Amino acid sequence: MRARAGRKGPRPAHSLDDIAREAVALADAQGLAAVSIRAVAAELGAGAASLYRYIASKDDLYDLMVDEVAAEYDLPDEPSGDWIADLTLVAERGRAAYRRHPWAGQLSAGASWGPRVQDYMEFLLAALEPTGLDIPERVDFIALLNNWIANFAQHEIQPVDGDAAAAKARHVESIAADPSRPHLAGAMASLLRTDPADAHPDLLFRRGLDRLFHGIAPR
Amino acid sequence: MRARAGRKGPRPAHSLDDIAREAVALADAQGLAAVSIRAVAAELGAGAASLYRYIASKDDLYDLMVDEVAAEYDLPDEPSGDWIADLTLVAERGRAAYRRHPWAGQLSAGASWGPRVQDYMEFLLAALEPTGLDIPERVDFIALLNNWIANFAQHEIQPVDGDAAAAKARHVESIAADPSRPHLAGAMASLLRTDPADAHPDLLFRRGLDRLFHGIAPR
DNA sequence: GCCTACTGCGAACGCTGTATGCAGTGTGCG
DNA sequence: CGCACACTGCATACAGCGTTCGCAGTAGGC
Repeated sequence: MRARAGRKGPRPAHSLDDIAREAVALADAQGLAAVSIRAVAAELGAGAASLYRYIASKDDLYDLMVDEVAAEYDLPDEPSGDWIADLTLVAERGRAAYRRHPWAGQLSAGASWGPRVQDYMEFLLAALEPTGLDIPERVDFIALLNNWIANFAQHEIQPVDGDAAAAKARHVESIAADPSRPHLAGAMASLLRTDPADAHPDLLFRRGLDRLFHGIAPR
Repeated sequence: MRARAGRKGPRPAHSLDDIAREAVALADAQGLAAVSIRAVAAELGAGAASLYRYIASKDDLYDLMVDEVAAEYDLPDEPSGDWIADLTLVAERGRAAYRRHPWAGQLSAGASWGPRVQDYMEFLLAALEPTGLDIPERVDFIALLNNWIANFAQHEIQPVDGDAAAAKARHVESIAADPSRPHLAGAMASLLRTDPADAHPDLLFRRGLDRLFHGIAPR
């Protein structure tokens, strides 16, 4: 969406896509905190200040990263008309994308929409037409779905070992051992027990999606 | 949860609650970005490094802030048994809290649970018992509900005027004027049209909650 | 062939979170 | 009673951050 400037002077040495790709690669490899202007510039073989010829701010860079990830959805031009199938497709693509880019959940909330995110929104708004939801409800539900998927993928992987993870584990164990909040203690204990990722995440994912579509009320 | 140290030496000049309160006030008044160690310390009339006698890191401070906000829920000791009523109560308290503290949504995702957050979890886990959901589903749904409420409250207030807001508005208008994505253009146009906050947010809130409980499938 | 819009970027500014070391304090113990 | 020492507050420093400024160099349009 940038205004292509007049075409005098030297050709830009990089492109927005280059920058976005490099930033995404950096975040994938070393976490979102490793994405600094200087680091991205260095990865491109450029000086730090040079990046500001392409982006206006760091938030701008974040927007580019989100749009880059949105490209991975690669959705069909038109929804099929079966809204459950359409949303399931989006959800599966999203789950895969968030597994590849766990940091994306933090950015997608506040980002302004690039062209690929707009394609994503367009598809989902159209896919939700058969539900009869009005526009604000659809927008609301899309955000809800997106958050749920990001959250699911986040907990699905949770690789980051180290001292912070150990502290977290000790914290969970202390909660599980605290009898003053029995429901919470039971929940933490059961989460600790079934940790080894055997819980068939595919099944959990489908079940969660079904709850989103049909609600949590007992049927 | 801090180990109360041996009681030699001078009394600490501040308390964790003081610190949390000051940090929350700062975030409320000037946004989350204004919460820096130095700023909080200055507000307390202390030196910057002094805060590290109370907290271990900035994330630790964030945890305190989240727990401080969680205290505002002030939930009953036991859920009533009517899970819809219980969840509605939590949702309304949450909505009020997130309206007072719009920044809390960004922190609540990654924070580790202090005692007040644990009380909140305990209540909700118990409240969800009548639904028959298993433990992981309940935890999942609680996160979903929390995200939805934070998101709702965020869009409900959106006060922050200035140049960033103006740029965002221009962006939305350009999307509304782009015919290549008709559903999205229609959605943005309709959002622009009904902007003046007349849309009875209470009604929207209740309707959204109902969708969470009963799903979005046409009935 | 020059004017000029453009690019890349070294250097600097003000800010951040955090580590270190030291002076001062007051309680518990000998 | 007095001293040892665990404890507090904090000045200072460090590395890194996002961002700005100004300048050198490049190349298309007239």
